[in-house]
Amino acid sequence: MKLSTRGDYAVRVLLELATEVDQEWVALAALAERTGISPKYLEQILMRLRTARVVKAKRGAHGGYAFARPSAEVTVGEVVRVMDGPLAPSLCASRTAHAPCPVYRCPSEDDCVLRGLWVDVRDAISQVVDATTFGDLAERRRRQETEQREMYHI
Amino acid sequence: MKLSTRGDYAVRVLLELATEVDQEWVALAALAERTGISPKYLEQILMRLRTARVVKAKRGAHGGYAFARPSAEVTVGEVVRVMDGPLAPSLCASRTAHAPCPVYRCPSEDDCVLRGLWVDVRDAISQVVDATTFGDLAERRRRQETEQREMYHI
DNA sequence: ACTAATCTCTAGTAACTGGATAGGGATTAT
DNA sequence: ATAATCCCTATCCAGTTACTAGAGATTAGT
Repeated sequence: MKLSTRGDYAVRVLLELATEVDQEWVALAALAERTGISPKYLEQILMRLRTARVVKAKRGAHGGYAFARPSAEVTVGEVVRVMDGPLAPSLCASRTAHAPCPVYRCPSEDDCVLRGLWVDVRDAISQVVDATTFGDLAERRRRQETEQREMYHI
Repeated sequence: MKLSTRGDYAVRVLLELATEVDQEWVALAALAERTGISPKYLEQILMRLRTARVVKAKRGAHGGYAFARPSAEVTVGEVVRVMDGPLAPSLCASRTAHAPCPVYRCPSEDDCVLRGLWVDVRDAISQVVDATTFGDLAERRRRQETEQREMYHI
């Protein structure tokens, strides 16, 4: 059930973008530097996120990327689906990209115990990723950083 | 988060094996026929399941495959891990195959909000697949078949 | 002993996917 | 103008997936 690096990187870079508060536009080079991801690869990831209207971009000097919507309105689930496809282990259990089961010995969908199982898995995953926004993640990170400071009496 | 056909087929064939009650050993050819999976491919899947001590095999006439342990003691989670690797979306969140995060900008593991997220996802998946055995699935299927019969007054 | 029915194991292979890299083009602020 | 950006397409390589093929070993029944 591993995420591709595409999905992983997308989540990383968006968390970085959500943490940013000083400037509206953050340049690719800065994001690549902060996340440690190859700039050219990250560019493709951001392009995909832009097509999916998760981020917006601005060209030219002082350009860069920014959330297209408030980071508190973008869920991890949405991003994972954009980068890695449906959450469901099997397409017959997918809500967003449903496809009939290719196995000819499969009973009718409503009666398939395997489909029932995969639907349960999908729902379990969804409960986590569709309930977590990048606003949430950014807040968690901020909270953890202040806890760190307090622990070391800084 | 899609399962490979390997994982999918493994679950299918084991459910078939769990449903079987008449004979102890079920031949590859019979399993392939009932599931609609290419015999040679299925053979490799069963070999892998045998190495993992999920099934046992017997050669020669009247040979075949059977569960190595009672089907009620084999979970879907175990099989998915054998065929498709760890459940966690990221190895840094895996219990069974933990590996440090390759991204050099990652904070200490305990403080990484992304790791926390992936751990939540892993646990959510685990709650479903590690709690479901092939005994459970076989029983569900049997129950559904009798319901079918009742519905059509057979 | 022979034979038919099995599983065992190793190779190979075509297509796909993942994970990049490269470079020229378009746009914007100064 | 020009430097800093993003935009887009193409290419590439390695690994994985999903198979197919075939020779070998074992077992049950005769």
